[in-house]
Amino acid sequence: MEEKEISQAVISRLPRYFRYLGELKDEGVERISSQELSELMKVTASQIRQDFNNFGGFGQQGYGYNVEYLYKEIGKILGLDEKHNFIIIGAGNLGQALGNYLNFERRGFIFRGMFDKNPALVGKDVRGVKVMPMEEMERFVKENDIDIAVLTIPKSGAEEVAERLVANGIRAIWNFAHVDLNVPEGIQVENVHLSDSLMKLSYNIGCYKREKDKA
Amino acid sequence: MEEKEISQAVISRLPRYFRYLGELKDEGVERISSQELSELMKVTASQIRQDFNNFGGFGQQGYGYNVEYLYKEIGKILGLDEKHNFIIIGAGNLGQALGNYLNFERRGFIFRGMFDKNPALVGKDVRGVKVMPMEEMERFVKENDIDIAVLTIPKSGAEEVAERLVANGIRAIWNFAHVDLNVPEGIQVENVHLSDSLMKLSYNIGCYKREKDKA
DNA sequence: TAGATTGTTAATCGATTAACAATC
DNA sequence: TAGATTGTTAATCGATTAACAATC
Repeated sequence: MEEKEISQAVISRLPRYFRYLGELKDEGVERISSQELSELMKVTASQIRQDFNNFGGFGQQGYGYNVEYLYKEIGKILGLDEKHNFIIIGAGNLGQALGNYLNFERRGFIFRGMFDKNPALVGKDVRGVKVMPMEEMERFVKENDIDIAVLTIPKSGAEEVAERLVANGIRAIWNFAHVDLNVPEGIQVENVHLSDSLMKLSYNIGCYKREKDKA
Repeated sequence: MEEKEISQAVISRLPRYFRYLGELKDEGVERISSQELSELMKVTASQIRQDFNNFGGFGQQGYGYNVEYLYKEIGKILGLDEKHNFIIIGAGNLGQALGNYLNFERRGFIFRGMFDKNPALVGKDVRGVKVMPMEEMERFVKENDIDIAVLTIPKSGAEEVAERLVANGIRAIWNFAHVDLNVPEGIQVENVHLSDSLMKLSYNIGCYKREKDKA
């Protein structure tokens, strides 16, 4: 079967579809048309149908989409039907916040370990997980089938840690360090650059102010 | 002067340019051509020149771009030359993490106040800022020239809090709640949906595994 | 002046939207 | 069957890349 590559633009929209469909499901809504969904989500019905059809036909002509079925299918596409073990590197505020976030567990992301180079933090308990020293990271990754490493460390140490993780078989890095990681092909990196996001907000504030000043 | 609207695609790239130029500046690099920058950042030189030219000519033919000048100009475009007062609503782990993040201060984002509905958290000190009860939020926003509210509360309360903030003159919301906020025109919202980001990562892991299985 | 590199126009590519035939 | 709504093709729009004239 010839499979076309799905664009990242489409992938980026899937979690949002998943969220809306989950809410509809919880409200007991059984079916929905692309038209109704488009009004709810403020995107075009055309885009919704195109997006879903990248993965095959989930709907039925004259009926629309079955909410529960579509929800489940998108979940599968996103890999939420599988378990992913993750560790957090960096037990600072942000690392702890992510470790404590229970919703990840619901989606199959299991918090397995936490590491920090600061001896004062080693031994600290975060939701049942004890912070370990950095030296134990490699062994732990190999022995515990860890897929994802969450990097909540300063940018200075990030590249080196990423290399060590990759060398020990990590599959994906969720990167909160403010640096672009260089990893080999096949290792997935998803960046969350918070200050970039804040700067965008700052731009748009200024932008609106300029608009208003003109008027 | 007829001003063309700058696309969000361009805006999204500005913080990354800003970061690279800051690093070059710190390394003492004086000038750089779009070609060199393109190799460093792994984007096309053409895109770099197009992006910068949205805001007017920052370079010089035959020379390239002056790093320090370009860095400053992009900073100005992003509004980093101005001070922005912000408050954080929700004093949980994530809120505290953001409150403690010193780098925001460097960019002109000043942490002024923190609010939580949980009485057990009220009075707690986060980097010199005492957590206040939610009832004081409106007054505080009005009296302290607050531009930005950071929402680190559960989705259930987010919409109501956003409305109260908007009613009291907030200009922008940095939204970490997993919900799409409905705000009037002119109020800027920047969403950080962490679980969306994690799902994208999850998709890409699965995607690569499928690729490999086929081969 | 010659060489380098920008600023900018034109060409291409990809993503979004519109339209409609297929079909439930 | 008639009506509704998908799946899919075609048209449009916007963003990226290539090319080159302008100019330092």
